[in-house]
Amino acid sequence: MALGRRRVTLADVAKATGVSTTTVSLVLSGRGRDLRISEEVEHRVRSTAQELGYRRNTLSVGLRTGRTQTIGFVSDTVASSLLAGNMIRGALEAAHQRGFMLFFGESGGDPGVEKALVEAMHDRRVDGIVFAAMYTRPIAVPEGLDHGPAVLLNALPAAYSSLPAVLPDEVGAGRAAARVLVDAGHREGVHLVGAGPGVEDVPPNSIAAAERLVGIRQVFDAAGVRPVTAHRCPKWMPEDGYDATREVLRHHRPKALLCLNDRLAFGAYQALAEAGLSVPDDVSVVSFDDHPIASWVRPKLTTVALPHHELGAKAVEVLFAAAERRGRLRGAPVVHRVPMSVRHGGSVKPVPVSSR
Amino acid sequence: MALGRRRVTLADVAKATGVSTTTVSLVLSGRGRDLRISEEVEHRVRSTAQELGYRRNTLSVGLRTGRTQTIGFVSDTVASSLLAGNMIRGALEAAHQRGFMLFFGESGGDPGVEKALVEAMHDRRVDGIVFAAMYTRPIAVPEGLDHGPAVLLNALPAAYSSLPAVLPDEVGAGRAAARVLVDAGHREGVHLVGAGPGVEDVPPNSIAAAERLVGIRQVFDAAGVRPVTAHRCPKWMPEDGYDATREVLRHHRPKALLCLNDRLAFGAYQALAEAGLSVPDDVSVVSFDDHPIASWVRPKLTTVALPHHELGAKAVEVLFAAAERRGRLRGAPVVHRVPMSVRHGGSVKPVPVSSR
DNA sequence: GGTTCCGGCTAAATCGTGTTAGCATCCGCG
DNA sequence: CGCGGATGCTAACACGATTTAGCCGGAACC
Repeated sequence: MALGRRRVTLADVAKATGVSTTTVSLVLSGRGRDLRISEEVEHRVRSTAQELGYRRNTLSVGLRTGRTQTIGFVSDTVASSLLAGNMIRGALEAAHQRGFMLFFGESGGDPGVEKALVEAMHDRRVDGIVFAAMYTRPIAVPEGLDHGPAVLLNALPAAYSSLPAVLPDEVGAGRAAARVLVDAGHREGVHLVGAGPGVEDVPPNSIAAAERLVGIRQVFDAAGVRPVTAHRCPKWMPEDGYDATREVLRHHRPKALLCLNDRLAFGAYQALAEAGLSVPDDVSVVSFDDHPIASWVRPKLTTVALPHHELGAKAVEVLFAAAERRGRLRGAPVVHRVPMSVRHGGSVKPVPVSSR
Repeated sequence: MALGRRRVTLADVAKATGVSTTTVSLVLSGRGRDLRISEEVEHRVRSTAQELGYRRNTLSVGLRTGRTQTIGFVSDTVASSLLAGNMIRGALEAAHQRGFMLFFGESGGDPGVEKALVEAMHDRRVDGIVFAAMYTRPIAVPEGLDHGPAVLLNALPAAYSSLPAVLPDEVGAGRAAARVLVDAGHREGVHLVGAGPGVEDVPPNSIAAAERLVGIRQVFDAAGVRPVTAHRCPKWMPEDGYDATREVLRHHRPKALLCLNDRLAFGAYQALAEAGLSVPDDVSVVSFDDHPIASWVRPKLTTVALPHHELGAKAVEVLFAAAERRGRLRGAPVVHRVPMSVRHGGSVKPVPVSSR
């Protein structure tokens, strides 16, 4: 373990091979053939480089070329949501695949910190920045973000912005969830937990809620289903689902609950259990997100999964594409939608044909 | 939005101020006073720099000085554990506080990927690397990690290594958990869920399990408590807790369950509920980790919290310390233990004095 | 035989900063 | 008047790569 060991440089390889640094550089960047380096020299260079354990100094390359093979990932909160983990992982994998490293920063939602992070990343000459929100919402694009290639992830610009965005297809998810119930024959006794009945009855700033509702209503309207009640919840935590469900149970005997996320559904499970009702025999439950809790409860939840991994990966791809056509052809800002798909648990039971 | 805008360089500031780049460099790095730059020039430099919006090119500085104000964070898995999020956040905050950025990499546990990540980070001349495991376990230190300052986080080297390590104080946590039950008067009907009875009866490679057991037994032995049964589980998921608890219920009427983590406890809750037993009236439950689920169940779990945030922050601090005394005074590798503390939920009820 | 062309390589400039050595100028002192 | 010493600043090199322009010798062509 040679701690103070000096790294091998291009010059070292050049001297050891007996050629110029130019030659080594050309060979190792793969441009040797084009620029008329003989096969013999090329081979000698490669083998001494290998032998000495040469590795490019990325800082130096970055300084010279302006490309650092590095992208920045700024998010508001990592900790609050496990789902974040998969989004980050998707981004990481997509980046690593192309030999890119990822700077990571967390702003806590503070605009000052956001700006500072973006600047710090530009100072390190990142090739692009993914600006992510951990739950889908409108955001104020921080000053300076558009000084380089950038993509919004799981967020839409609050004001106009030329940046592309990557989001889950929440409307489609709403349709999918509603269709699960409709396909199982549910027409009566359906209740919404977490939002509604109006499209405006959603937690503040929740794009997901509004769009899910739109999709749900499309399918329900088409099938002639009218939810008996709908409970807007200020937050979407288990406690809110618990309270909302108890409220439902006070006046009704529900046949199906459509919860706007899994944590609400978890709370609903608790309230149903307390009331002596069984899932799915007495009540069917469908929700959104595919949070880990969805597969821990008994029976497992049928839920429309947030494609976190794909979202992260897609964002990086869009970023690369944006970086490549830098300068030319900047059309209208594009919004990419990533489809959400149904994960079938055991929380939905078809309505017997006799009673339909 | 000037996309192609060239960044302002030291030379630009120098020209605009009418001095040399040396002077500007000295002033802006705060060494102007020492090196006899007049107050007047210093002021002029600072104000033009501000005016032009000058920002240091970190690549260039890194190339020249060898310090990049950057550290690398390599972990095995982000996604599998929310807890990971807090660890990363702790590291991020500690790093940002000192003006450091963080490279993030995920290996998936693949030694090849681990090595590649470490090399890629060294190529980018990070000032140090935090090598983290998302659940406490022994790891093989990847080749090359010790070519620069490094710290193991939530992990111990499988073979000898000179690297320092940062870990939660699991033995202390075991003592704390056991003490909660003992202090509440529990002496009889105590069962262990997840490991035991022997210290070797633990899931493979689980440092946490072994150490928690040691702490538990220290307190139980001192108080004269003998667990009635102990169930080793291959994994520590809700299902395992559920199965183990049903097994207990088949033959016993437990008064207290000491679960080796919250997910096991969650499964135990499900089994107890099915059996018509109430927490904490019939059965007290204590566990470990302070996973989000601990505060979602009813009643909330009394759990010994993993100090993820502190672990991440501590690792970065240890890394900085290691980097500073680089070269000199490398003594025996140090293992830092971060204390774990009890979070009181409502899952423990004192045994009535009459029946003690 | 002179010019052109081509193959095969290299010298030198460049990216933006930090750092060492040293150049003027002025002051005070004997 | 000559000299040492402080004061205030700068020239030039280094960091480790990429890239442009061009050198040199031999072959081909008119």
